[in-house]
Amino acid sequence: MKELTIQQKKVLQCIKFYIKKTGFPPTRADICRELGFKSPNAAESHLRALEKKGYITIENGASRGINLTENTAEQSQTIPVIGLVAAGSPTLADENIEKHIPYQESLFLSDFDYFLRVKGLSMKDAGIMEDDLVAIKKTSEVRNGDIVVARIDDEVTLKYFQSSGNQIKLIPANDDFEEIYINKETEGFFIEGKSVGLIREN
Amino acid sequence: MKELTIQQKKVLQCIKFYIKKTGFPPTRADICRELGFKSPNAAESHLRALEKKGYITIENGASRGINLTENTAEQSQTIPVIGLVAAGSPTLADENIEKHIPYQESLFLSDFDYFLRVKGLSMKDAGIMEDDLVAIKKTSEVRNGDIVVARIDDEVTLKYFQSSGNQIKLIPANDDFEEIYINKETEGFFIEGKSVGLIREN
DNA sequence: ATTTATACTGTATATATATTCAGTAAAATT
DNA sequence: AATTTTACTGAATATATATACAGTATAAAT
Repeated sequence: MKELTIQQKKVLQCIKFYIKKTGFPPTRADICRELGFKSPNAAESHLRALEKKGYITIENGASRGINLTENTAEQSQTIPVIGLVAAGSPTLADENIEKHIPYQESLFLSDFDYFLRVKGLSMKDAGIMEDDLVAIKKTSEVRNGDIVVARIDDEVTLKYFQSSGNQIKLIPANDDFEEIYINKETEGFFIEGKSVGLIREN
Repeated sequence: MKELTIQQKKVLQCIKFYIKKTGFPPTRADICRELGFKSPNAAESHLRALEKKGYITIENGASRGINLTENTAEQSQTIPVIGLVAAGSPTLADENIEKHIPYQESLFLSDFDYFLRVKGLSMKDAGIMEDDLVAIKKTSEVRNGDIVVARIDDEVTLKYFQSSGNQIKLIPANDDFEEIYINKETEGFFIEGKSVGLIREN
């Protein structure tokens, strides 16, 4: 799809926001009000540009006859899938994002920030298998028994969390793997977040 | 929420369908066209009734100013969760439906009909744990290695599927459970569907 | 160098649309 | 038995809305 200008992006965002807020698309006048234009033709031209570039369709003659293209509608509702690379942290930086998948607000009980693609079988006995997508909420507030994403220097790992005092144990759910003992103040140690759910695509 | 009459349900369905099709709500005239009314006031009265009962809100003066209530909007996008009861089949009958959860069309690669709430640990080594929700597609076309929902008389069970000729093996993913051998033509045996995905709420 | 796209203001207008008023009739509720 | 709700037709109308036309100005593409 053709790139949008900054103004056109603003107009598209305005349409999305208006629909989310009211349930129906804006009129030309509504767009002018939201973005400070003084002529309805300003909105009209932008709409025609968005239509030409394939981001919306317009039903001629119909009031509020704006329809977001499939592609456009989904863009606002995706969540990144991040690969668990042995070296490197799961940040939201573009180079770490595997793909985007549709986002459903109330899919899990807690909200979450990204999906982590699982590599290896260290959490096998917790029912977390290779290639599963674990929903991660970014937080450092974790409790004993939580499944957490922990970073130790450049290593990122998914384990059970267990702490007593300053001592932290990262426990795998697989006898073939070793427990990791670490100190709270250890340099380079960091809790990225915790698991709040899981989805698997067969 | 107050119950709707048959006519009111038709009007509400019409609005939902129109929005799904065009991306924006219908006018009074649109509703008349879709449902065969000859006066715009027929639509108007129904809309006011739907508003009064809390299924929609109407922004006065705005064209197409119909907004589906949160509750209403979600109704069209939910998928049932069905408990795996030892006796009884996972049908879509009301009494078997545990709850409804929001539905995302493209959540898994294949579409699916309902979620099955897992009881027991017979598929533990396949990473399917107690209380997981397995996405089931209703079909009898299954292949060797698929995880299937099989019914034998009143027993419903989730197992690996393996067939050779007329002989069918239902294999658990847990050494504590026994394999089930059965014949294709056995009375009361039936493949309900197969697993196409899984979600877990921590 | 010329054309096209972007980014608007400002005016005008046909028509799309919500909404009111006047009825009729049957069913449900009080 | 009286009132309210449901379920419409039919006509009228104020206004909400899309959209065309006339300009101005700058940036980008050919």
